[in-house]
Amino acid sequence: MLASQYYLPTLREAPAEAEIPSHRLLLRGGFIRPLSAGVFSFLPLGLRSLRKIENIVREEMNAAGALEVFLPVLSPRDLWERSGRWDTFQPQPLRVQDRSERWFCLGPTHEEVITDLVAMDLESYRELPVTLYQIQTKFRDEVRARGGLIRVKEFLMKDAYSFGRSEEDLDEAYDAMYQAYVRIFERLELPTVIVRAEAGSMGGHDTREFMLLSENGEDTVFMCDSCDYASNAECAQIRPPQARSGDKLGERELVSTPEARTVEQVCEILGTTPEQLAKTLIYRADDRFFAVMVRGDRSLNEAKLSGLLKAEELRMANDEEVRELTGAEVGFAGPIGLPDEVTIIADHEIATMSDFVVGANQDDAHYVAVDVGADFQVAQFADLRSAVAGDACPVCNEGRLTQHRAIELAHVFKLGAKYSEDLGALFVDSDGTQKPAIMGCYGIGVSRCLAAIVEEHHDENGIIWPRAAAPFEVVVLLLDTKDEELRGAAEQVYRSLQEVGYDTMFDERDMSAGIKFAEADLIGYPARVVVGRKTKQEGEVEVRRRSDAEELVVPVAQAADAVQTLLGS
RNA sequence: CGGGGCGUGGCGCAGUUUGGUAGCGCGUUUGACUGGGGGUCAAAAGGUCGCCGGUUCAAGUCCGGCCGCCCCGACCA
Repeated sequence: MLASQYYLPTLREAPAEAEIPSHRLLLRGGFIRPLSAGVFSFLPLGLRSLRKIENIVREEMNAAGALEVFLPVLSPRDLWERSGRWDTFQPQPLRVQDRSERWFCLGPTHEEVITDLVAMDLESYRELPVTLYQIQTKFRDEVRARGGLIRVKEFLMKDAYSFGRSEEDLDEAYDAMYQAYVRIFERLELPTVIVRAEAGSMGGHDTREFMLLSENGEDTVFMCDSCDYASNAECAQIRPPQARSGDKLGERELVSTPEARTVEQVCEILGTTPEQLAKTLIYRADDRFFAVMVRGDRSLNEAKLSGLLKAEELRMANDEEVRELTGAEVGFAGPIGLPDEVTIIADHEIATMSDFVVGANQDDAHYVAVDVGADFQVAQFADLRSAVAGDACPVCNEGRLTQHRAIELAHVFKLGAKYSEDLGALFVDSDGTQKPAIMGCYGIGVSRCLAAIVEEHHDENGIIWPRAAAPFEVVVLLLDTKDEELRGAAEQVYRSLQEVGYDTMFDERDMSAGIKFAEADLIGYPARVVVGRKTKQEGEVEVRRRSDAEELVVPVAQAADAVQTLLGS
């Protein structure tokens, strides 16, 4: 490709709105342009990289036995009513109406569509297992787009769905996808960490996320510093601590705490610390009420609570319900003297506390020197709080959890029969009975991977593309365009690289050398061949690797060999 | 949705406090020189100051409303 005929709108300075490296460099290098918040166009360079990533994903999917399909973006409302997700999917799907005012959504994911498709054709267990996938634009009406391509409203995703006869089929398909993902991220040079995760809107179990540790990620993961335990913060488990031994020390006492509704206010009045206080949160799970206790400095993990209670709908009780149940304004709830209809459950840590502070279920009052057992009973202890850095590893004995920011690149789930039951993807098994297909689903954010690669591979001068994702693998810089002898040498180098099969950019533009060097670094070609002074004098070119500046000086005729030496064949 | 910031040639910014001819750097165009790290000189083009309304002799600047963008939070495959 001749640079003079290419679309290379590089920017010397990044637009003010871009903060994180991938956003800044992709804009500056002329890979993407913004259209609206969280909506981007891909320019020729950006599209080339995107396609390379996409093709790696495609190759590995095919190698794993998955079959490519292409499903509609427009998805009729009826389908989503049948799965129950028209109103519940988060974030709410982007909705549109056709001329006769029928509702559609722009697919945020495709469980419904693929299951409906398979439901039409599936008859016998002999057709199973099968895994279908597609690479397509997805739409999500994100509450807040951010970070360039990291979180957007419209993005390229690879989504695969496996249909099997049994849990065993599912395990096999899941494992095949999991291994394919490991290979994909190896090829993209993205050192991912695989963490346990929540299923969220998708439903399912055994969910794992492939995370790239990065300051600019928006997920938080915990990793054990001793074993290989790793988990998304949303579901990091906590090892139950040793329960308190010994007897009650002090006598419970009612104290006045006017207007002290928060942990901080109570501590200030009583001159104590949040660790000596237990928060009591009133929750409503369907028609039941629970008083949920965690230590004052901890935060309750609603996902854990939800998992424990197995409720359809879980929410904090509203002000009115709290007043009715506790007899006090919000902020003074406690475990002592609650009506029987409120079940008390507590985080394990509560069992380790003694002589602590709780709300008194009276306005402007708390109890001090309270103890479990002596002053109130707990129906159930469970792991309910969110993990924090330094917590003991829930798996091994030695480790502590360390906290990291991360970018979620991929997610695998076991879905089971939910969608196949809702949408009728049934088959007749060998025993003659009809059964729902057992499903799994597996997604990779392809355009997010593009940003992640840049986050992971860049320096102060620009991007350092891994060869597999580079828009062009090599750039040839002709420094003096007026010199016919040099031009001839550069053309020879360019042709020899093309013959070997390298994607090559030939920068023969009439520009100063400085600009060409700076742009080559910014765009991040893995290898660079310079035709200039040394070529004129010695008949040699300089071949340099972007990643570590390793350089070979060779005769013009050996330029392609040198590139091969530096990049590998 | 809550909090904060921003909106002035393509990009980065000044000017708004105190209303009075719209500026700077980079980029762009033309010419010349130059040709190893965003080079030099000269000339030039390019702006309804986000939009609508109001105040005023006069609004980029003051007032009201709206729109857009970014960041933090909440939320989230």
